[in-house]
Amino acid sequence: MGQPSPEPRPDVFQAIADPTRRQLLHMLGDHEMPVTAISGHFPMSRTAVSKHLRILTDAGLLKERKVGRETRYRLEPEPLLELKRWLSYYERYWDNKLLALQRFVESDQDEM
Amino acid sequence: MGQPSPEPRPDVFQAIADPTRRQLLHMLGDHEMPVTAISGHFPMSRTAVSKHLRILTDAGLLKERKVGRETRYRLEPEPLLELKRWLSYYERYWDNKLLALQRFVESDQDEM
DNA sequence: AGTATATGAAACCATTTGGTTTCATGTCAA
DNA sequence: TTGACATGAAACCAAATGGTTTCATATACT
Repeated sequence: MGQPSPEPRPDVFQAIADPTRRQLLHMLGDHEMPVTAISGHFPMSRTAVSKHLRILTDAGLLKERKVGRETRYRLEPEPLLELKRWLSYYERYWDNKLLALQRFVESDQDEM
Repeated sequence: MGQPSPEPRPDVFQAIADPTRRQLLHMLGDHEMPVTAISGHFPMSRTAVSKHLRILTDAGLLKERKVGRETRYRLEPEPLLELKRWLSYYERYWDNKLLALQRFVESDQDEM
């Protein structure tokens, strides 16, 4: 009755938690690249890199395109906006004036 | 001969990967709170919450303060700046004009 | 002094994660 | 068509993760 498969998209926070995957995003920002070329830059097997690529793709952070016998990956930055939105909530804590006010307002809870 | 213990601070990306920990950060932004009060808001044991609090504290995202027999935790937003810096690199991909230019420049690689 | 409260440490456990090697499939080139 | 290349899937494995229960310790209350 609803959409057929609501796609269980893993969240972007999990996806970027791994340093290898962050390197992948950085590497695929400007050039689309096939798997073998990508994996040459990492000290692990091609299949290991391939699994990271899948995780990033599932999170929506990469787009894959088949060209002949190779699969090329490229950055899809849109899901990072969720991260940006999450982070923007904490902008207010970097404003020192506001921070001082907050601490003053709740100072009555600071017994002892 | 260097500093005594350079503290192996776990990275902030790992720390915020867990949704429970993100909730904790949100909860502790405005009020300092002791462990038992905090854990009342989560469907897990107090010790489980305590371990999350430790991870966040080790990552520098929380400050703990002993008050009598309780330990109170509060948000320490500074390490989020690393995340902000990381994210800012990708700002350029959200600028559609720049994105169009990039794709044009590398269009010679797009055979087929 | 003795009891209750607040917390962290420890030992333990199931699941997830990040890697491996092997195998199957599809495409390109001779 | 035959062989090499590019890739993903599968089975497997060790270590990390996120949770539990139990125990020890420090502080507060009567």
